[in-house]
Amino acid sequence: MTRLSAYLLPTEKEAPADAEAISHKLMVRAGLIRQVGTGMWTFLPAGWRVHRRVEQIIREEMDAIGGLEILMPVLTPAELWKRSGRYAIDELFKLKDRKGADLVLSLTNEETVTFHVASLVRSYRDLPRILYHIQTKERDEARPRAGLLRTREFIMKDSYTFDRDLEGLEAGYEKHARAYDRIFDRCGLEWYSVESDVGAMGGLGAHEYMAPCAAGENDVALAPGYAANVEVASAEAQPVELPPERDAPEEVHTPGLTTVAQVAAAMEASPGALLKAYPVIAEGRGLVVVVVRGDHRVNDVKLANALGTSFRPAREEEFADAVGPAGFIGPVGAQAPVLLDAAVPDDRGGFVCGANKPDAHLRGVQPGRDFQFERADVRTVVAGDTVGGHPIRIEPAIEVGNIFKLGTRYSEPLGATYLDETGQAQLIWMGSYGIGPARIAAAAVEQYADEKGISWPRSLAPFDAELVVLGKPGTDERAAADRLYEELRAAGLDVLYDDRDAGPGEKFADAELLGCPLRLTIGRRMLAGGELEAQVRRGRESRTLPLDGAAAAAVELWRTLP
RNA sequence: CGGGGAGUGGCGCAGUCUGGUAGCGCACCCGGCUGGGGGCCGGGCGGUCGCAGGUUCAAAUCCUGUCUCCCCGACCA
Repeated sequence: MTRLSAYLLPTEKEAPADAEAISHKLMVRAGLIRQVGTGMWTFLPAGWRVHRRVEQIIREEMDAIGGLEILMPVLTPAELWKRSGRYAIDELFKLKDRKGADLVLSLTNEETVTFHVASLVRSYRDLPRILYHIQTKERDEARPRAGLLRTREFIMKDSYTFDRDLEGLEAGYEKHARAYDRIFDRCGLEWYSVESDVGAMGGLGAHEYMAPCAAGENDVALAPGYAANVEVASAEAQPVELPPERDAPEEVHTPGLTTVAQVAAAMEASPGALLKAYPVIAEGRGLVVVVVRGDHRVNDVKLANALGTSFRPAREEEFADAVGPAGFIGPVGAQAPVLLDAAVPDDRGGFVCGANKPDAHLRGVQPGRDFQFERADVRTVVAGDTVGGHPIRIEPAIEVGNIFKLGTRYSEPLGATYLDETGQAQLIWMGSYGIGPARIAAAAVEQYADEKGISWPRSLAPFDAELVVLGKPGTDERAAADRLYEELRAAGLDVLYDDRDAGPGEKFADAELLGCPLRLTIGRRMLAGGELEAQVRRGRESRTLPLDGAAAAAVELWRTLP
């Protein structure tokens, strides 16, 4: 029985004063969630229904690819994390028990699941396997934000594949990719999968599943047939117009001109004709001068990948002797290796760059002729760059899932091996795969909300339909609505019945705020003609249904909804 | 971690500058009207003003400390 008069659905006219994101405002206003502390949220009954519907879709698709559901604890011994090397992660919540033993609250479960597999899997005959669970994750986030979009505690489906070799891993990865496609389609989201960074922990490849929305934290570069996180995106740069070439670099006096804009203006050149130098200290390599076009920016993730190591910006005292003072650094004559961005052409002269001494720049510079360099794609793409001839656009998106080829990153430190046909111990190849149900729900709110409130995809809505009755208790309308409620339930619809003694405006406003895909209204006026109103939430179009056979007609209509 | 902002009834806010014992709207409770878009009238309940200390005859208001929350950035294995 889900009569609103006996339910807990605390709707609010006004959003929390400090909320910014649409999903944050609406999910609170609609009575789905309430905040406990920073990044800590309670799901109220209707909100938890949504969460469970997402979970169920995930569960079905994981089972369909042979996933075996288990449940691992949130609380784990620190020992496992010390072995994997993840004990040092700042986001990891660490605590001690009464005996003083170190414990950890899991932020994912690679250590735990690998620990088990190490002892449970003995033979190649035990492989491959897919294990998953849907469990609380704890992360000491630097900055939780935007309601459910980034929280410190959240539920995640994480699955792990265990295979005997890379080929097996690729197959498990592919299975997950297809399962994820189905999951996000079934959830009714607009989504795409993008290439992503494998991160500092290494890995053999990864994709992220992104749901575009204004509150998204990631920027994604998109073109027909191309989608990548801007952290790793590559594209053809827009051409740049260069000043006249010269036989050799020519020094120009540029007192006090240290910014790209100032130098470009003084030289009557476009910013793209400048070579911007960014000195960094690369781990194990020392000073490297990274050079990009003046209209481009260095991408830290791509740079770290290109260097093959972590790096940090060099301090003035670390680079001044080799390349001159800040603002006048350039690649010509630099006493350090030069890493030249791929977007800088080396078949033309005419570039402008710092002269490695105060108050001077060079013009007429040509890479290769005037300085040696190493090539790498290290810039951040910008809107208008092209991929396959198509200009890219960049839009914000929220990450709702990821898939990651781990390789032997965990099986090695945790000793997860199997015996092959020849009796030799071999490392198990692993993959890990995450999905956040709460983020899926929040992304759906972001993507489909309108000025009246939430508009759930049919598969995620807390209820299939909301039945609104107008009129005082004891009236014919009430009797008709009570009957229809039972018929709808018998027909298989999950119905929220607004049987409160409240005015029509309030009931309609609440129903549209909550966002169930179908609203059925019984009121005196239409009841007199033996009819009722059916409103489709997405688009808010109304139609009239005969009361006779209304349940069957409503189910039929409901089946056609998005 | 850096920058900015905010804590006053369930929610949204005023009052703080200029100290005098807390107010508005919504919600809630009671009664009545209304009954297809948050309707109307009347009557009510509800707040140690985040917390601690200090100044003062007197503190929501001034001072010190502290906690919490939000936004931007950094970070995000």
